[in-house]
Amino acid sequence: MDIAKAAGVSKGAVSYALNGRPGVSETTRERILSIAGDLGWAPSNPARALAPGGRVGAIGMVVDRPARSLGIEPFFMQLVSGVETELAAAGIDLMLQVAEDIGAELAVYRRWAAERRVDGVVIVDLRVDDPRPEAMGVLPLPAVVLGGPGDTGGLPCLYTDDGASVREVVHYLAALGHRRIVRVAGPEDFVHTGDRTLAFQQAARRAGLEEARTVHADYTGEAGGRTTRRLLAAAEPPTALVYDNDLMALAGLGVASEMGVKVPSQLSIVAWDDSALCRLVRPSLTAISRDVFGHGRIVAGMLNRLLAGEHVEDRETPVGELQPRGSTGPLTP
Amino acid sequence: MDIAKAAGVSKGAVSYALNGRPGVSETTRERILSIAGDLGWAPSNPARALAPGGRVGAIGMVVDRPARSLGIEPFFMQLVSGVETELAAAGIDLMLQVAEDIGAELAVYRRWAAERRVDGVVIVDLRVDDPRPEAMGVLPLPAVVLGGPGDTGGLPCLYTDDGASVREVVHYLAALGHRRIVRVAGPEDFVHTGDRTLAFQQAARRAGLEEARTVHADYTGEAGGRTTRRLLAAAEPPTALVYDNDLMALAGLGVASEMGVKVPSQLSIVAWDDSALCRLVRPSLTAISRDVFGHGRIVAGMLNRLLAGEHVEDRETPVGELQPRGSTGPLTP
DNA sequence: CTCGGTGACTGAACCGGTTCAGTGCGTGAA
DNA sequence: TTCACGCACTGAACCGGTTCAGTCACCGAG
Repeated sequence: MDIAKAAGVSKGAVSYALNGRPGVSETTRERILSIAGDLGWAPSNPARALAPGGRVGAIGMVVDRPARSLGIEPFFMQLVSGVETELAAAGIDLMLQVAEDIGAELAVYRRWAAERRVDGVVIVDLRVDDPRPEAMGVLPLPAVVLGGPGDTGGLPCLYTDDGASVREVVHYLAALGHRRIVRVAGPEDFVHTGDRTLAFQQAARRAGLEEARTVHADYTGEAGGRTTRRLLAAAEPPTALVYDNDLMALAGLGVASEMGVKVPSQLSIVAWDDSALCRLVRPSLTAISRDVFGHGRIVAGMLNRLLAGEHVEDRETPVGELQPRGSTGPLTP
Repeated sequence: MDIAKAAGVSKGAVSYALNGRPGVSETTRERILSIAGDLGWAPSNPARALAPGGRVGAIGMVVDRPARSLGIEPFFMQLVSGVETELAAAGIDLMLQVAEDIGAELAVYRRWAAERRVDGVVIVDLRVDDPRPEAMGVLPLPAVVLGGPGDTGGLPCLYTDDGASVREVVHYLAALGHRRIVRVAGPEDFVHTGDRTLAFQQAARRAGLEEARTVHADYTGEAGGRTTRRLLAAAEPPTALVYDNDLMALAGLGVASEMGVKVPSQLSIVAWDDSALCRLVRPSLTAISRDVFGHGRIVAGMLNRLLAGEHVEDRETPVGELQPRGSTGPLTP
């Protein structure tokens, strides 16, 4: 170790000095730190990780939504930004991987664990009967789930009460006079999709709506557009559509325009996840706004504490708030 | 090493067997591989990296565009997908980091190099007088540049002839009868912005346009919208706008609609980077289409070969092609 | 039968940190 | 004066691979 030589001490002393541990005098510590600074030296991460009890200093995220939707789906990059902001302070890096399906995702986790590539992972898009939490139990790979609660197999999770937001949307649309509302949802096997569906049906019944259905798509613009086209072509089309993400809502708006259906006078549109997209298009999209960046920070913080050996409680984030904009309004003949 | 014990050989033999190197008999190799498979064993990455000449098995990418535009900018996620697809085959991971500015980006490279976090990096968004290539020369961190050619300080690069695409756009718009075209460009200090500007002015002169200006924005939807609003409010507004990315084009389309300017009968709009967004909105956006995913694959492959010690030549990608859609057409009174 | 050569495998050094059991020294109390 | 104690620091083991110099058995040629 060249720092040790330069300072004329043993490498053990250097280790103590740099990690702020007792065992060296304050003057020696300062001398070592100053030399390290001059040399632009920093401890080798592989060596550190290799030492008994050493950590790799990186966490992983795998995304397995359809690759073509990934590019535009604002959700993930915002989440990643939030996660990184939190990790950067702790000197931890983020490994990102895209996978084709949940099987490939599990293979990535297994490889990461076997090769000691990461210290822990954040699991997103929790499914019904999700195989991942159980696999994590076997894998010695600490994990935090974004989603739930429930079905997390004992893993700590960060969740939102999506039902409350759904109820707010239904009340709002009902108050505007809408009686036929269809929800264009995400994949059926996502846990939060099921939560929202349940809340939607209950709120619709309570509001005495004439029609309140949920149809499933896959978050891509293509699917959102196709589904909207089918819905608007019906004999008695819905007068309001609620989408599970903003990309599908955007596609729906495009299809409405293409079919000559006026928004909002003939059709109201509500999006979930209020990214900048919603504000850029005309009419601007009414949306349920969540602090996705903040979610990333919180979930990264939870994982950090989990890695430090602390006990981590499940945590709930504030309910997403309805942002009324130009795409919703009363029906006008 | 538990595999060695299980197979009754030394750990050296295990190393030879697993890396396909000579020094073990074929029968022993198969026995070791089968035991490793049964145990779900894989070599520890930190240990491997620590060995003399060892590689970390990860490459890094830092993105320092404004954080708020990152979420929706489809370009990066597509690029990342492409990079990963190429790397996955080689068992290499990707570290992603967002930075506030180019200084923070350099700090990340320095840390990665000092701590041996990655084997190499991909540099994106090359600037005029970019400090990064020079810094890389000092840093012992192999790098490949996406952009250029020129100003890459000797680093291998993957570049596109943006000028050709610009000329195609100008000819196309001129043929439609447009005489006043304004280009809403990205930041002035990006190398490719300058390349496009130069080609734009030349093509405009050759086409004998009445007005052909370039104004600069920062790729965000907000800036794109604001700039468009200002341009359309002029006494003699342009009849065609060419945007340097699709997000600003989308914002421009929104502003036009808000101001009652009809697209394409009163205003034509062309976007750069043809993501799904361009096909989702109405009218759909005419765009210059590039295979960003493919760019990612190629640049990752170049970095891979560079890390293997091979000499890597600069490489040019196919020119982006104009995809005419509903947002462009002749002026109709 | 002997000798040289080759293939299969072992043992140990090495990478660059962390950590723990000592070691030596100075100090204050008995 | 002596002894126990605490502090600053050293030396060596350790993490889990890779790699190189040997060792050994076996085989074919002379």
